[in-house]
Amino acid sequence: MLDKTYRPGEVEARHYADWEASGAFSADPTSSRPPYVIMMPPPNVTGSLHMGHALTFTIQDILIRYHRMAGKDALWQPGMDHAGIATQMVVERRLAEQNLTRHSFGRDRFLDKVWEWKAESGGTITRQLRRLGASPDWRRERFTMDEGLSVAVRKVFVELHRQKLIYKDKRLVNWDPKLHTAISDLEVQPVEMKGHLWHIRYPIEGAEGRFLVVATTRPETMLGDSGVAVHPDDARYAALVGQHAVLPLVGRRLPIVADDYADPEAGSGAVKMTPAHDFNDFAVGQRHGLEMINIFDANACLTDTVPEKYRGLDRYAARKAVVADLEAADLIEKIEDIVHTVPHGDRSGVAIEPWLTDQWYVDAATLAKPAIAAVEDGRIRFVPQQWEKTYFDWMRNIQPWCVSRQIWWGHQIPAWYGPDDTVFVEESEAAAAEAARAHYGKDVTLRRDEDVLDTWFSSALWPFSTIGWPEQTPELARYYPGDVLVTGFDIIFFWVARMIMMGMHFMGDVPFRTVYIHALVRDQHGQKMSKSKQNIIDPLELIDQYGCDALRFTLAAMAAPGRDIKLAESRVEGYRNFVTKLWNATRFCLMNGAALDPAFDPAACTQQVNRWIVGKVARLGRDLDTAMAAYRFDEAASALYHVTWHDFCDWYIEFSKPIITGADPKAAAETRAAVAWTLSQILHLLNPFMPFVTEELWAAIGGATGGRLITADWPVYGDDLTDAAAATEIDWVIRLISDIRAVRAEMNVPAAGRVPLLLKDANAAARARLETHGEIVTRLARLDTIGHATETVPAGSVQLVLDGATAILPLAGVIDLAQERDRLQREIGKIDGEIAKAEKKLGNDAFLAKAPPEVVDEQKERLEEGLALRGKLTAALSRLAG
RNA sequence: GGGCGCGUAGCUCAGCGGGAGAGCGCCUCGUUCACACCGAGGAGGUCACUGGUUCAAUCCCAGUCGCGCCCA
Repeated sequence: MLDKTYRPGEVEARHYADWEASGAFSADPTSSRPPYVIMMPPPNVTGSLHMGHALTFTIQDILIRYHRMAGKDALWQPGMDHAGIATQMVVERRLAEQNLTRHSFGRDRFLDKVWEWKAESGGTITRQLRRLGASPDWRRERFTMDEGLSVAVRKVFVELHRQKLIYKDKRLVNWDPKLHTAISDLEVQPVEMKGHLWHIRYPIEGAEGRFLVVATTRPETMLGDSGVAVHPDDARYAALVGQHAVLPLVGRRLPIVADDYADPEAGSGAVKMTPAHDFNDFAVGQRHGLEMINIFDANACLTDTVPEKYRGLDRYAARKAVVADLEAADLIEKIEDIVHTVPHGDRSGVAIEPWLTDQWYVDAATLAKPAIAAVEDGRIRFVPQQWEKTYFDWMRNIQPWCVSRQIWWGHQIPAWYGPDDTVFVEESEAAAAEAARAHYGKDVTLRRDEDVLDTWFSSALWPFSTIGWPEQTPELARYYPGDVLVTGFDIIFFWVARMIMMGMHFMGDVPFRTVYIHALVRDQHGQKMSKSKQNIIDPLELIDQYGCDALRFTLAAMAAPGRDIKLAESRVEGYRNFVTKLWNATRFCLMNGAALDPAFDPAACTQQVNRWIVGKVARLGRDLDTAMAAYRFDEAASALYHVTWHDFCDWYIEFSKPIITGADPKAAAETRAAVAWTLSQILHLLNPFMPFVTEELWAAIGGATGGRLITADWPVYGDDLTDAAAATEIDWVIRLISDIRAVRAEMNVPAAGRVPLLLKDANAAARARLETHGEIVTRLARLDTIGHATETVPAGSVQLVLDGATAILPLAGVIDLAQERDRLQREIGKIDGEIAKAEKKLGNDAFLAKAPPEVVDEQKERLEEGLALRGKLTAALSRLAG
């Protein structure tokens, strides 16, 4: 027999191991079932499970479990990406503890160290995913640095290079002076900081005592200035355009150019130009042919391009020195305190330096065109749709994608240089040597490009590289394109856009048909979870405390589209209670011999309560299918919760009790089987959301004669399971019981006290219903006897008006007559309001003329019902008086 | 500055043209043999504001006021 409460820990470990070992998670390329594919956006090899992961993987797992049961050959492709910078930092940090650096090992030995680290400590998250109940096909787990995926990366690089879609260029990049690598725009975080705006006087050449005032937040960059810009329409400076300013401290002549970029409203309207260290200035510099003076080295220290006294200073020391010298020369007009945003590297935490370097670029604008078209014409659908705007905005303004990184861990760029720096881009060193021989007419020594590729370059290939590409494997033919990519909106640029670009280009087809964008998980006050705010909720702690199923169900229930999730622990606790409720309902079944009967036919039930609950289950199944098709996990969860707790536990189990212990053995047997059947269906429908407890209980009730729930076929319910008459009848019974309970409570009838019930003016249907369900009503409304009132109603009775009858509770001596009069008058008042509303509508000619007939009919019905009810209530009131 | 979204019961949120809903919290009662991680009952809302469209607006449109996020 089951314990009184569910203890998840042991059960979760046992079932998970069992599922995985049994091959239940595995896709089968030889299957005749249609495929259903989710490519798991691979988490970082350095990562550990946080709440965002818990949400995204719970959703993916619900989808994959649902479709797996619904007859699909489901592939959920797991894996991890190698997270170039993050991983290299982790390993370097470990080496630093022993006072070692990667340079003390050299590239090859350092990479060995990274692989060692990966084997020991990498991939924590895949173990944690198992705790979450995730059911991907682990046997197909891939890693972006795998040999196969590396082949794909090299092939893609070489092909794109041949197509001139990858090229080397000297442009400004976001340089991280701490990590010594270029990083992507998306890895740059703007940080709001206090700073100053220095207004500096630049003397005008040949005009003694005249100055142009320029304002800057970074005075040290003046050492790299090569021009001054003013707006072409700015009358103040029109005469100066074409002349020169003289750069203080340096003496360089700076052409004064007219460019729209200069904002006449900002500061003095004149702007200093440092084309090699500012993205906007770079663009102006290109337009006007200004000199690009690179004043910083890789550490953001000043180089030999500046006057000797400043050489070697870092940015901040240089700033102090420059400002001091300018002040000494009386060239500072003023200094303003300001708050501004300064770009920082999200890994290193230091201010990034725009820096002019040679890097490899992907022509993203060209690749984006088919990727944009695929969303425009609906081959890829965003859910919720509004996110396609974000996608379009970014894709239509996409910049060249810098894919080279100056680190060691990653896919080394397959480019080799000859003695004269001619580049040979080939898939292997041998091929490069061959190409070089053809070029030079002799063997030469080649030098490989030292840089590696951006991690996103390899993860962009994930939807096809993981299933074999460039090999033409059966998996590639079968599982591409996938069905849905599930991710957060913050990842649209990283994952979605890049996967679509690469998929369109190399596979000629979309990588997935739907992009489901879910919300961010925040804390209960709506704050983003962060270490510094100390408001992180650890999903593993919640799992330990409340069980995995409770956490999963909470996340699903709160995953409403287009709104962030504010997660309060009390919600998880509430769904833990739900799990316990389900557990106890199963205990009830087991204690009452409610066993699954293979011969049970839900469509053939004779008992109305059984026909009613069967109809509820069928409805639930259909609602669930609808919700899943629309990615409405919240609606699915709420339907499951309501039917399980309220329809099944609160009403149906209570209904079943008198029948099971009653005098009619046939009815008892049918009801036992119906209870067991209903429970089994609920377990089944709940399974994608709460896989563990449902699997456990399924086994306890002997579901599918010992087979696992995870591999059971998803139920499909025929229309013959819905019985409208049974639904009407049981709803009437429920209303009767609820009304009696309400007046009992209101009249303070002791809970244990039993009262008689009399029906007055009952029609045939009401009589029959009470006949059929007398025992149920007696038990649930705590009645004593049920009878029929003839003409007279006992004095001091409570009267409940139902359709088809008035129920009388003779409570003389118990009730307060005045209170009861009040109650009836309140009822009448309420119904009067409804009558008035309907009358008003029906008295409006425009309504009658323009509203749809069914709406008019509805109002007429409502009016009639209201009037009838009012009549009965006033009759009851007068009886009370008499 | 551009874009997206949100303001509905104390809290967290569904609903989005025709009778205001859920969960949690709160109040009252309850040791009936599945369950106190429970049961029964109940209170609580000019659906941010102002206009407009409509026979009908929490729902559509415009504006205002708050709040959040993304991009520059």
